[in-house]
Amino acid sequence: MTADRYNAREAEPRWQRAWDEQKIFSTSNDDPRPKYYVLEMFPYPSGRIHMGHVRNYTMGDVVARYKRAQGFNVLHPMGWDAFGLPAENAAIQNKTDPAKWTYANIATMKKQLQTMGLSLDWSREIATCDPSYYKHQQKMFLDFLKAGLAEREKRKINWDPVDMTVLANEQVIDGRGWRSGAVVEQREMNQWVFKITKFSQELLDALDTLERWPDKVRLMQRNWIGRSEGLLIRFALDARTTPNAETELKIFTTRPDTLFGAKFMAIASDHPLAQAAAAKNPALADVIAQCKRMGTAQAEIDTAEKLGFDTGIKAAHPFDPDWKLPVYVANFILMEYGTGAIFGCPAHDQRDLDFVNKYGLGNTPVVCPEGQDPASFVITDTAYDGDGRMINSRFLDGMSIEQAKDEVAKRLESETRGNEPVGERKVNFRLRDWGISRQRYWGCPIPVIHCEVCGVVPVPDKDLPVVLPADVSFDKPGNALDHHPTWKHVACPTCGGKAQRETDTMDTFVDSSWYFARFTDPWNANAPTSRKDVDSWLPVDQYIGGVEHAILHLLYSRFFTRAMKATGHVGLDEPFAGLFTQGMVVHETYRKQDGGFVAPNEIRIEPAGDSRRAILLQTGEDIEIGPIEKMSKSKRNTVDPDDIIATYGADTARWFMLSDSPPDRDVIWSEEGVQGATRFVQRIWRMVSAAAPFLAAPGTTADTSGHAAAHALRALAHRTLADVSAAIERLRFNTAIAKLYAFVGALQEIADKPDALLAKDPVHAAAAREAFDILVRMIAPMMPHLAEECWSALGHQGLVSVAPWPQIQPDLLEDDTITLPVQVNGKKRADVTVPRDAKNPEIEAAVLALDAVKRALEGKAPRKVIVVPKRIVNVVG
RNA sequence: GCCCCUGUGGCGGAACUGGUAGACGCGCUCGACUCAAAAUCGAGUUCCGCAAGGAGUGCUGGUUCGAUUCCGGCCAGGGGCACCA
Repeated sequence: MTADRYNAREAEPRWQRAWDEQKIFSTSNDDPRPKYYVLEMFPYPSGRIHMGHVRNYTMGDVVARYKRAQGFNVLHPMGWDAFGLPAENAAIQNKTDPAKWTYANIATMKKQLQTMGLSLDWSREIATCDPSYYKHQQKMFLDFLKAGLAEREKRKINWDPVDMTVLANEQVIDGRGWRSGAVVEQREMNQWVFKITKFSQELLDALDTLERWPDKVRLMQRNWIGRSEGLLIRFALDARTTPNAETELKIFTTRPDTLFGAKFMAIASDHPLAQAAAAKNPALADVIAQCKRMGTAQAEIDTAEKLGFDTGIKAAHPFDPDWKLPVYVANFILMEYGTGAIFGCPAHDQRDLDFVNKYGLGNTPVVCPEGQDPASFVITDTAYDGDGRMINSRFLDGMSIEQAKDEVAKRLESETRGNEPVGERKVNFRLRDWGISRQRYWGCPIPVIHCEVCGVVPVPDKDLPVVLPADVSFDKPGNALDHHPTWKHVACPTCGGKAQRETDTMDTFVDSSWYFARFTDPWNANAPTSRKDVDSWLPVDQYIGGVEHAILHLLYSRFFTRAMKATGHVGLDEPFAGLFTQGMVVHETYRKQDGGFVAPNEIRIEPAGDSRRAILLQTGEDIEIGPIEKMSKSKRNTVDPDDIIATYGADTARWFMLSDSPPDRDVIWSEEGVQGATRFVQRIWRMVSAAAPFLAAPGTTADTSGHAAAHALRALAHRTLADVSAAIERLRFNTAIAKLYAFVGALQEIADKPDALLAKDPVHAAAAREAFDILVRMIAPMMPHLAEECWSALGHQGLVSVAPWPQIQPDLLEDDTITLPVQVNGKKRADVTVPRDAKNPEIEAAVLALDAVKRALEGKAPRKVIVVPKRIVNVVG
């Protein structure tokens, strides 16, 4: 057993088999212990696992193993987010079947995950592309439809006019389709949406209750929901200028205070008024067409050059019927936000200012910063959006912004046109309903049928699931499901007449919005969830995944949980009680002279003076070491987890992933770092092997009160145990590891000469036994295979993976005396050691007696002495 | 463009709620062991200075007895932006 070197390649599969045979990681739904649900965001089966997965699943596994040792009934499942675009792209490129491609990837990746030694309950494995999963998703879609939480609506999409297909934003490159190169246009299509906006206020308010979520994620969601209070104002239109019978233009504004700074009105290119005007004005129709030749991505819309066209329509200022404002069509106004129309106040809004500066409409400042002379306050290139007093605003002059907002609202609320008030206070949300229709094959079919007579008819429950046809071809552009010769042609379930299936499938975000609930009873064939199980397991206690999901996935899941509650599938609102967002795995990039990237395993790194240089193994040519970037295939800076595990073992990979970098920040993968981790694996094995024969028998305890060395060892072991436990609780794995390194360093002396120190000293041998047991128990969540090997070498029966976490002895954590740093005027000058329970006057006296303090005070009397209990003393001279 | 985050030695980083800046690791230097190398073990390693001492957490200003931590302004890097997952 005591080999010189620990052989991970031999030991890891052996322990994995032992865990498997004893089924220690399958979780029962009928276990009386308190529950703990830890979940990592499930992977998309892209083909092979990457280092990001290794990092994510290692973190989750540490938590799972730690909580299990704490006595919790831990649920730690794994599944596959298996629908999506890449499978279809692969199908088109390689003429493979998306299902075959996906399931082959799942098989490969599952095997890879299993070599990592993760404590997963594989009996609960699910794949979202499996009809036994999406059947229930279809059922819930129908429930949502009945509950008014799903509707049909016109939505804008990116359209490739050559490939005749809808494009994802990522498939639009510089405004052109990625395959055809054709200029992409916006199109409107009937789409299914989920009514997430019904929960806008609730989703916003509940963010305050998510205490174990990162603040930044909560803030991002708050901004995304985008609640704003403002005023809806009906501007009267000059009838002589309007293209149709419309008499007014409704706008929403959060700045009614700036109404007297208005210079123009602007409407979205797809606003009904713009459409009507364009019918009579070819030049305007051209501009609108141009607006449509822009993708639907927000960043693209915002950064595009401001473009406007004067429709000739005039709107009257609500406080002055003779003040006419020109109505423009503008490309930066979105139909989806507010009413699709604004009034422009250039002096206090940058976009409006850019617009007037281009079209020569001028600006009038109406808010003057405090301390600025209104007469000399002019705006040229930079809008002023700060606080101040109202100017140039008739009856508002002299008011604060808040007073002016209120005054405008009051006046316009009480003024009526027709029978309605001109102004109305309104809360507006930026959040839009969630469009879930995708014109793609590889997704969950939307279970409705379109009948010429009956309209939209839900598929009856008994006909679920609506299964994707297997025999599809991707020869033609467009939706393969739509092209299938027979699949969509069905009889109407209501009238029996000729009808067609919906050929849109659901957004894959739907699949991932409830999988955490399905894991609680994946065996239920009749319903999405079993209420007893889902209500006892949820919420997920600790959810771990990439910050790139901070908004969409997490917000959709929060909505979906509420929708499931409304339709009786769960009994709670918030699915994730604790959230942790981990950083990426990044690596240096390497480039040849010709600019091509080369992979890390194709080069050799040598020291060169103060720095390093890289050499291409094959040709010996010099390689430029480039910036550190996210691992990606295109930059070729990936490291394959398989290679690392085969060379160093899973424990080394896991340890390296947890050490050094804080888990919420990026970790730089480096060869040196891996070497360091593997050295540590061997060091622990060496030390345990050397010490084991000299330790007291397992379970031995001894009174160390008269034995300084043994007492110090026990104190350190329990101090480390307390620190490591606290660090794991807070997911600060890097600091847990730093404490473990320090502890191992302190055990080195015993490992060097165990016979001399322990053989004739039973008290020390008992303390050392305890210390080594605690060490191995502590490293087990991070390096489970090595820990099993050591646990066994230390003479324990049974697996460390099911051994309880050691009890911390609080009396060992504190000394009788404490040493405080002493500052004079904020600079450290000395230390002072006092009894732990010393009172402040005693400490003060001891400090002022110190030579170093007297010297620093230069004989003067101190003005003040600040004693911070158990922390520091500062003498102010 | 909008929203969010980050910035500390040669490098990754530590410092719980404002209380000794640089724990721990990597790298490097020196030493021990070795015929030698590797491995291993030990010592050192923020900068300036022989030293006493001084400076120092992106830059800049402020609050405080005391600021990496709080506030204002600036600079740099990164993430998200609704059909990638």
